Amino acid sequence: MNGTQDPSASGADAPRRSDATRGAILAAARERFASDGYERATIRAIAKDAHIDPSMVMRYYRNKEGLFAAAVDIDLRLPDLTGANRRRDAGRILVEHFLDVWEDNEVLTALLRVGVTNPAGAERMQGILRDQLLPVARQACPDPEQAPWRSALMASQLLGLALTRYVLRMPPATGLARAEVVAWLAPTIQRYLTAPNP
Amino acid sequence: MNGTQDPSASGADAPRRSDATRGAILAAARERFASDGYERATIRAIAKDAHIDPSMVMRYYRNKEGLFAAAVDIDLRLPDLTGANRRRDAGRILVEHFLDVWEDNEVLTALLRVGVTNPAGAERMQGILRDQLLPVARQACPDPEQAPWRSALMASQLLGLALTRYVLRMPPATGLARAEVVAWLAPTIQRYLTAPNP
DNA sequence: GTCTATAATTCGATAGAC
DNA sequence: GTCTATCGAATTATAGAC
Repeated sequence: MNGTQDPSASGADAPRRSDATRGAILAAARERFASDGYERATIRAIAKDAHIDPSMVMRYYRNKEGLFAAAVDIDLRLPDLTGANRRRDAGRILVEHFLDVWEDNEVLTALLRVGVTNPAGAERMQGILRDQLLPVARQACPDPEQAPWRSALMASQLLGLALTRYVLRMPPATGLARAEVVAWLAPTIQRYLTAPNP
Repeated sequence: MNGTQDPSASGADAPRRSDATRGAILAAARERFASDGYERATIRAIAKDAHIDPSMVMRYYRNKEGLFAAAVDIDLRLPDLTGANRRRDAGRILVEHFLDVWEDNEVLTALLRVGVTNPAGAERMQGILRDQLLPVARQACPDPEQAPWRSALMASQLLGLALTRYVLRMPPATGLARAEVVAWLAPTIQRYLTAPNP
């Protein structure tokens, strides 16, 4: 899993020639998938953005599905929440981290846009949350056995924020200052993560 | 704005002949838009589901966009929250109402799926929330001037729940019992609606 | 009102020259 | 490695017979 940079590190294989082209394709693909969704993001348009021939995309990524899979391979790098101090501030830390990640990472917008329409995209989004948010919940919540549904509650609020603020771009949601969002959502996340069963 | 029933009431015009066909088309369109999204829901498939000819769809609704607009015209019928008792329970009432509406109404799933990809769909979803959730917030929140961003916070949690539970169908989110969802989310909504500025 | 036929695009994917 | 040309399929939308 790689971030948005450094195409030479995509996967465990040895670095290939002309990774510059591959990187340009992936960057263009992320933008198109993020803004248009899976169906409307055409290989032709992506290739045009990357200033290369459409057939190159097929050559490198086999088909559209392969291109998408490569474009949304991402590591959220969720912060470590072990330690009493950080566990107390887990809500604030998580909300701030999610705002950071979403604000300058179109990969997540693409993933959400596609996950809503495409079953494979939904599966991949679930996988990322399962592999990355679930362990965090296991770390910080009172009973590790409750981690699955506690992380589901957190996901509902965090993805809902992303949906209204970054995807639908609803005016009142985009108008909220970053600090206000943190102030209102941090207690919610903290409660979903650590509060006793109501 | 009509609900999912009674095609003869679609719009302010006089009832037309063969509203049965129109109703069948709208029902099929809602299902297809909900399950496939805007792009993949083809007029051909919708017509086939409704057991009519594809050209009839064009005749009745002009084009695909017109069909979608007619299919997602909906009234959420949010409950009245005036009165001290109901204002205290506003969070629980709203969460329960949203669960009711989402669980047997594929229109909202369709609207969310399309709103994420299609700008016109996003606009329509914003319109519904603005016209229906905002007044509720104005009724029940301490300062009516704060209603816009308070309703945005509520929308982020409620739409996030819908996203994870009904659209992405993430296992831990779908596994939560209705009562558990209400127990966890009601305090969140209540706080977003009535808590003083943090 | 209903259906057939088809126009006009557009897409993903392939084959092959250079 | 790169590009041209194109196939085959699918789509929205229209025109017109019955």
